[in-house]
Amino acid sequence: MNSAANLKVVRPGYHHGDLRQALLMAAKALIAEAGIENLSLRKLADRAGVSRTAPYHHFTDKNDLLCAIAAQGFRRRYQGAQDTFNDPSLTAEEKFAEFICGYVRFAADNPEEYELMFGRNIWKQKNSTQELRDVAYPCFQHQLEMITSWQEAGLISGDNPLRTTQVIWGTVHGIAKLLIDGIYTDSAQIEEVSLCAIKLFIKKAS
Amino acid sequence: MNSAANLKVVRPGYHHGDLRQALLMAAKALIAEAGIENLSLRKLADRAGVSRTAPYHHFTDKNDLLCAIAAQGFRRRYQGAQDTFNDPSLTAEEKFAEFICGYVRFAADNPEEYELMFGRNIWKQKNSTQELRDVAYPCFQHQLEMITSWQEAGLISGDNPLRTTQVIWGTVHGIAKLLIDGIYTDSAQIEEVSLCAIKLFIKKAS
DNA sequence: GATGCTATTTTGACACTGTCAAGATGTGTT
DNA sequence: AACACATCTTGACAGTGTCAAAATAGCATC
Repeated sequence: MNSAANLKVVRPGYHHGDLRQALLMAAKALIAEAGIENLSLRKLADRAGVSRTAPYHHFTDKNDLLCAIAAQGFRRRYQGAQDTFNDPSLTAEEKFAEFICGYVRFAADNPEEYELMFGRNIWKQKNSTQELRDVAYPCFQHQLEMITSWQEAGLISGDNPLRTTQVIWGTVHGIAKLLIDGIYTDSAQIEEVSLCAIKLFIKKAS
Repeated sequence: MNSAANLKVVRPGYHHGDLRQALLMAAKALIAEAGIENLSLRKLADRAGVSRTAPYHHFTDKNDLLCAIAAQGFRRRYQGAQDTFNDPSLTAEEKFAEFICGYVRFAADNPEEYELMFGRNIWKQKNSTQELRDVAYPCFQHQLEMITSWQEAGLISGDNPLRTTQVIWGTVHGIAKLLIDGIYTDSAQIEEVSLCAIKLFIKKAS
């Protein structure tokens, strides 16, 4: 038995090589070019140089494909958040500020990916894949842990860690959404809005 | 010349009566039944008892129709917010609390309508109708005025009224979005989350 | 009242979408 | 070499938004 036989990844040498990965790459490119709503499986297959229905052997559904892309986004975001939280050269306040600003910046820099990660199409009803949930929930959990630690350290206001996390997450998510959905027209102010949010949540020393 | 000739409304006695209104009603019914993403103009026309392309003489576009529904939502929300703000029997703190809770409740009670009002499909690029902008912008402006007044009265923290408004709006929008998009699974906690947000924003007297 | 103008509605058509069923083709194993 | 299986293709279907042209109904004017 081959060494990589029990893994589903890295299986080159087939008809196309590794079509699953190629499809994901092409999909991200197409989305970056024309937005999610303009992504069709047929255009995607065309871009990848295969037939219309070829993707269906690697993704059960269009939704399945979108979930896979969203999962990549969660992994990236989780990595970034964890890196700053574990950076020993930063104070707790700096970490909190970077969490807020970094969150909003992530959404602003990858609007289509963020839209996918938190779009209603994926989460409403039972559309989310097991893979997506497996990577998204730890991401949510990590946010709770970080905010809990900052609250216990007396850095930010409030008493109930879960509720506070839900509010702060709501804040950054809402700011991000208003921006990338085109309701805040002015993206130049977005850093200032993040800074204002930080000031509002940090417990005043005076 | 007829008395109502210079108005575009209330023109009964035509083929259908007032199809524009009937289409709006039917659209809201269909959306309530199966969600926005399951609304098609053909099903809508069928529900209204007309041909597939009949709606195109009352709405230039599917987007135009959705904007009209969204505009109705903004009018309702604006009315509600204004009523509580002008209620003389409430204290400033009660008004602020009701603004937060009322906002989230509005979204929770009318998820599909809220999704439409703030969906990216409408606001991204130049898709928003003039009518929609004419009713939505005063709504945003009103929020700024209310929050400015509460901030000047020393009720809530922060110094820059515009930034504070953007943060607080982001917070309620984010909480609403996380709920109605199915990411917060537990809708029973939503009132508690709103209350936590209120506590975080209100300036502590101690 | 007949005629013509215009608002309204319909039928037909087109390009596009997601997805299924069957067949064809390549790849690895026995 | 033969088989099993993964992979890919072709064909098809129902559905979508929207345009063009034809049909119909209401109103105003002569």
